[in-house]
Amino acid sequence: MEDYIAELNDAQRAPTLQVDGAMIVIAGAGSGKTRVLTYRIAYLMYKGVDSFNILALTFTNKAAREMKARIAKIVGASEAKNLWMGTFHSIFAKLLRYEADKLGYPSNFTIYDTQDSQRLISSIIKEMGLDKDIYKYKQIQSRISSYKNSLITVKAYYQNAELMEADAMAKRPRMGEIYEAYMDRCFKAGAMDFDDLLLKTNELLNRFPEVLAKYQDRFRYILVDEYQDTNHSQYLIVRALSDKFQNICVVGDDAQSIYAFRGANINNILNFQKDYDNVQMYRLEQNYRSTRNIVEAANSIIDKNKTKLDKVVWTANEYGPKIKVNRLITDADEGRYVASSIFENQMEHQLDNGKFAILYRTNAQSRAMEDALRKRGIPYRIYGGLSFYQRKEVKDLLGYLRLIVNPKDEEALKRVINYPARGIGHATVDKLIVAANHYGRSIFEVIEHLDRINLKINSGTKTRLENFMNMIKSFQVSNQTMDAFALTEMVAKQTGLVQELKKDSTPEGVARMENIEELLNGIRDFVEGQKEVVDSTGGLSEFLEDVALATDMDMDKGDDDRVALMTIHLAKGLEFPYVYIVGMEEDLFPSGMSMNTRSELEEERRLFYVALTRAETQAYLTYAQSRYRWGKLVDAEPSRFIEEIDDQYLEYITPIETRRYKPLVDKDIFGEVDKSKLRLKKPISGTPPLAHKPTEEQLRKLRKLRPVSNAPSGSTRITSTPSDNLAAGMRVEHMRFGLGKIVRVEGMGQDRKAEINFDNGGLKKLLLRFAKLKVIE
DNA sequence: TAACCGTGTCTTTTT
DNA sequence: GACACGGTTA
Repeated sequence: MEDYIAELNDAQRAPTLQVDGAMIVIAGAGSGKTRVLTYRIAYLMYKGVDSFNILALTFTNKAAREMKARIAKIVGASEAKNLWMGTFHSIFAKLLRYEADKLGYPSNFTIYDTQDSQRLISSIIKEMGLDKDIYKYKQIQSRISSYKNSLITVKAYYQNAELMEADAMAKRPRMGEIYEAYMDRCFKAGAMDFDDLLLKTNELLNRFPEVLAKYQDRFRYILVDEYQDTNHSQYLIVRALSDKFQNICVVGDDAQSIYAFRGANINNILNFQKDYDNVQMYRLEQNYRSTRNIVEAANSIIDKNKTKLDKVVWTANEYGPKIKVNRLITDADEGRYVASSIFENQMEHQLDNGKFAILYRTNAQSRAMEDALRKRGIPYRIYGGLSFYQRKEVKDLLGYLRLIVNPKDEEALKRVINYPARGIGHATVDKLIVAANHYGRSIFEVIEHLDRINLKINSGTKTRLENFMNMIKSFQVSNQTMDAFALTEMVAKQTGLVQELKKDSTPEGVARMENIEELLNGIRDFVEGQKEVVDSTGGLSEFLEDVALATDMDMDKGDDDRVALMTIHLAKGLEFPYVYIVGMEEDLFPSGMSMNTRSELEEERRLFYVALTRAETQAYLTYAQSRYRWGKLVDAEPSRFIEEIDDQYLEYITPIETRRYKPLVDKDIFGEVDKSKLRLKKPISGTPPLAHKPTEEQLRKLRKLRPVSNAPSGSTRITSTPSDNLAAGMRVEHMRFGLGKIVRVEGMGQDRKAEINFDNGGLKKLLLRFAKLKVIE
């Protein structure tokens, strides 16, 4: 243990070694906060704290797994296994399974994802006969979600005149009824949505003092990572659980708070000191991750925000290269530029694909990047977006599994009852829903008692319903004896789902079938993996919970080497040597939907701060003059965030001539330029915004920095042409890799490469237009 | 009841 | 450009 502690700097050591009491660690980007958390947990155990008494709440399950693995290395695997570590949602889902009966829920409750919630809400709106253009299901869902995150139950809603008035003003006076019906239907279906996992935990702890006492005693030491992203509901859970022993350590960075849109309350971190007695505050301010250039550039951005805690992030690292800024014509060009830049960096610095990340504001931007990388033959992995488990065919199969585990699951039933088509149409399902609502039962229960209820369903349909029910019941019987993998395989075949998919021989159809196979593989891996976990049955219900709460970062079979593509939100907590932040345009980043208030804009700015601080050595910012959005080509302006970075940290790649000749304004249909658009935006720091139009002086400065080349946009700088005299067998010297022998030379012109066997570095392939080689006799 | 087509909305980010 | 939804037809 001492060895590990010796690795820490003074600022990191202090919070690591404080065992008892309340403490907050304000940790700047890249300051080693994960290390502090990890070592602190290990240290607690080293000091005799029972691992069963430690609760650690992280942001992703992956973060928890990694932290657990690191702790296992220090204290041993068997001890580390006892730690309660995971996301809020997964930890409290687990806890709720033990205690569900107290709340009237079955312990095998289903977890509804956002799509399930939205479909249910949509169906409720229809059943109530409301105008779907006023009662938009997505808006209603997000409204309900935010109520829940603020702990506003249906009852509390009806007592809150302000809220009701706000909904009435929005022409949605029946909001409360929808909320009520939604809660009711979820309850009848034995289902909780994501927000319920937190809301119901609060309910449990509030209503049952003995349960609260039990878990307070159990979780004597609580650690919370990314505390700035907790919402009110999470805050209350943490406060309740830590109230007795007050051994609580929260770690966070207000500058990286980027989840206000889902209810995160930055005041949780700003006010922490008021919530507990004798709070120790620690600051981690030294950044070990990034070059000085990046750290200072990031500081210059976050300085523009008004609400923040006092903190100065600094680094002892070297300055490193400047942040490169490039303007491209279209989003496709942007993709091509990024792909070729990655390729060139790989050749020049001999880097794996895994050293690169492309970050964007919206998932839709991934497409242009994908296309370009594919054409370049660069392997990549997209994180997030339409995640694997949300694909239709995957959800269909999962729907059957959910129904087997919990036949009351309404959304699962509606999804699979007529897929593959078995002659049970909308009309029939609607009748079943009406009956279910009338009797206060689930749809499945209605089907079970069809003969006792007088529904206008013809006998043929009745038989089909019974067949369906019996099929599900027989699966339930099999579930008692078979493992999750064998069962799922059987379900896929016997329901006709596989046959249905195999009918479709289009590329998309084949891909769907492959997804089913991948799901099966996933289940097999899960079953295998669970065999060694102590309190696990390896059963279907456990697998379903894993799936429901898997974060996008968890889909990580990623020991293979690929360029990472993801949204900035997903990139939080990660780091890459080379980071490309693409789509640096007004309306996109900052998002057009978040420019209305200061606080929204500040959140966007923090998001940019997060993006930039992911980079270790080199960051790129790119933007396009026009891009496809909603299938249409629209004009774009460079993001204000580019201007906000102090110029000294930037290097503009775009040839200046192009910038001068081609103003960023479009002519109208008569060829007239809109004069008002020509006005430059008022610069914030007093430096004219270069991205728009450089002054003569800046032009001179820039020319001195980097000779203006006539290179077409889309390629990086041109370096000296490679010597053609190189041939296999020659001994050469490389600046960084030292002496070596050329094995072979291949390719022509720009792509000419040499494979060189270096005396101490092994075999490397170098692109000759970059590799500065000196021939040795 | 199933299959088809046209229409409108949507994309900001996620557990 | 993707998807959900409503309306129409066989």
